[in-house]
Amino acid sequence: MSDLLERLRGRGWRMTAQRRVVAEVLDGEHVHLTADEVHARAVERLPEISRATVYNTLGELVSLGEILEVATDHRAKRYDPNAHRPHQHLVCASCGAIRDVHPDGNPLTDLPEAERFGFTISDVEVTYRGLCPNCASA
Amino acid sequence: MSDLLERLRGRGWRMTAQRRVVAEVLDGEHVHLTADEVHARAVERLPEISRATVYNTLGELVSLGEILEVATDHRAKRYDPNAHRPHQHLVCASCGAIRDVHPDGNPLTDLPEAERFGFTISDVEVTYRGLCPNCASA
DNA sequence: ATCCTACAATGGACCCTGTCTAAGTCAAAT
DNA sequence: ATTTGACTTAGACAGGGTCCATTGTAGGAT
Repeated sequence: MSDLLERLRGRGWRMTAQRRVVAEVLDGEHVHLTADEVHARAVERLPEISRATVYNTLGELVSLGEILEVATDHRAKRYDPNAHRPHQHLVCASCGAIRDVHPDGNPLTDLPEAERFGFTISDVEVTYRGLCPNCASA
Repeated sequence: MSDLLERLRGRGWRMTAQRRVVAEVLDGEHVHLTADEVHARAVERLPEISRATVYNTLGELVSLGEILEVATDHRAKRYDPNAHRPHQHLVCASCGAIRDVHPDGNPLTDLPEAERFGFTISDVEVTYRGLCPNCASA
């Protein structure tokens, strides 16, 4: 079942009903929920859980490296539990659908030394935009 | 001086004091201001200019394709007058400094057909993150 | 089994970014 | 000089997110 919960327990993360629910909501593949969506789903299982707790918990999971924060649009951040395998995102410009994708090669190596300006680069984020099959045919 | 103003005039864009000031503030290389930063600089030259006008004007310039909207952090959008030459961004994770960069190759071609899920891809945005020389040595 | 205490949860105020609206102003065509 | 539709304004509003003082509780110590 929940790999995420296992890992968190193993790391000595203090477990509470709220944290468990948040972790459970996030568990799975191709999950890209906003904080408020996570909250809405968490409330179904634990009606008293507060928005602040969801935000706090998400922030911690991000710090722990267990989930990723992705900014695919200019609106709410989304949280991606697929932090294990590096990947990028493909976003429909019309309906906002999001897919995890795996481009060939490593985009990091595409940036020549002369274009690094002395920066120590540690990460690269790639977002492909276009129309999903549904929206393209509409 | 202002290429941007020239082009806008040539396109029959109705010129007002406010629009001129916004265009002037944005003119230049490696400019990546937020809307409120644009407003702050515009106010120095034209004290009565309103926030709404700055937002409206920026939105129009984006629609006209004269400036780009970039989301390098999870906070305010930034506006990049360098809409002529395709480029990507390099961002310091510590101080937020931004540089325009030009990676080798075309990231669009790095996404294999099997990873496109029927999407019609029209654009790709790449953000490199790391530490700038200043922040790395601190 | 109970007690303690550091850590977690709560909810409501607050902030930042951005949008909208109704009313007033102005560029530029006539 | 007049006209008029486009532009500007101030301020209200909304969404997303953070902060904080208070209350609650997990889990180690006894």
